[in-house]
This record gives sequence, C-alpha cells and structure tokens, in this order.
Amino acid sequence: MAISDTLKAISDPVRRQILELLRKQSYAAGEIASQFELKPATVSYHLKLLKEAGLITERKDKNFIYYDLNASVFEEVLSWIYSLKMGGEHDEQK
Amino acid sequence: MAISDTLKAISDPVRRQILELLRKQSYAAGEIASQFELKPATVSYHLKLLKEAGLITERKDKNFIYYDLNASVFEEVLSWIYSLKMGGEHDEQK
DNA sequence: ATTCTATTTAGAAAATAATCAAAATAGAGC
DNA sequence: GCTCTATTTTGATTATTTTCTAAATAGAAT
Repeated sequence: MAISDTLKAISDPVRRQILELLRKQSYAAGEIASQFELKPATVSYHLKLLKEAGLITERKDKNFIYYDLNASVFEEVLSWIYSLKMGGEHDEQK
Repeated sequence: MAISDTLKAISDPVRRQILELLRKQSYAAGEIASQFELKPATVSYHLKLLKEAGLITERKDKNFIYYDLNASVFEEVLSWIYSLKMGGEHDEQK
C-alpha cells in the first residue's frame, strides 16, 4: 500500500511481465504461470507480492483464481517522480 | 541504462532518499553520507548503483565528489507506467 | 614528501529475496 | 463421500543485495 511496496513489486522483471500480461485482460493463475519457466508455486509467490502492493486484485470463479491489473496504485509513484523532475516539495517517506 | 536498472535503483529506500536530497541542489558524497546512519562506504555503494542507472552524475571539485540528480532517466519508467494504465501496446522487456 | 581529508574499492558477513519440492486447501464433478 | 484440478502455503535451499571493516586512491595542505 505504500510507495515502497509498489516500487519493490515492480523492481522484479517477472512481476513486471505479469503486469504487462494483465494489461489487456484477466488471466487465471495457471495461465499466468504457464507463461514463465517457473513452477506455479513461484509464480504464486510473485502474485502474492503484487496483490499485497495493490497492483492486482483477485477474483474467484469455479476453482480458478483470476487476476486483474489495478494501475491506479501507480499514482503515488508518478507523483513522486514528478516531484523529483520538478525539484519541488513532496511528502517525506519513511 | 535499462528500465530494469532504474527500477532496481529506486526500489531501495536509502537510494530514494538520496535522490530526494539531490532534488534541489548538489551535495558531496560526505554530506550525503552524513544524512544516514550508515557508513560512508555503504552510501558510496548506493551512489554507485544510482550512477550506473544514470539517475545521478558526478562532478569532482577539490577532493570532493559532488553528485547531481538526472531525472530525465525516468522518462522510460513513465512511459512504461502509462502503457499499463492505458492498456495499450508497449515495447517488450527482456 | 608526509600527512590530512574525502571518497571509493575489495572482501567478508549479515540480511533479504527468489526458487523449488512437498504438503495443504478448496471447490468441481462424479 | 472420493477424486480431480487449480492454486496456495510451508519449509528448505540458493541467489542476490546490503552492510561493514579494512585497505586503497587521490588530491589538498602543510
């Protein structure tokens, strides 16, 4: 929920690719996992981090879990970057 | 120089604070180090990563090394984020 | 030239993160 | 109720990152 979690989440290339996958549509965990040369458990770990950062939401249907992108979380990152670009003030971070 | 390096660089809170410090003006390595409860060698390590990511530049004067922010590197990050927000196409990453 | 002062580099230790295998959960379909 | 199938959780292992101490560099000042 903090900018720290967001930036940590997108610092990993696997997690960025997951977000890119979800750009257009939802996918079930298994469909996401099949895109990588990683075990489902590993992808599940990445999904958990993305979920904790608020970058994706989950939705259960049958015994599938579908994931959706939530790009609104990026607002905080954008304003942090803008504040640097503009040399203006900005909320402190802990 | 790649988006991967930029995001890795800003995923660490110490490095983000360094960038925030440099938002308004340059500081010498020692002045930066004194802002943290970390040894100068450790801060130097963070400065190296920021420099490698292109987020800061260095400039020597006397026996000091001054660092400056280079926020232009964020362009790539901004366009990646926008592409997610808009659901449009975007260059693939490796 | 020797001695400060500022900073980095090298190497080791500590902390964190990513991965996997195996076990656990949960719901679907018989 | 069982038995699939999809997915997550747990615990262990490996890999990466952060931090430190000690040594190295470099230029300034005596």
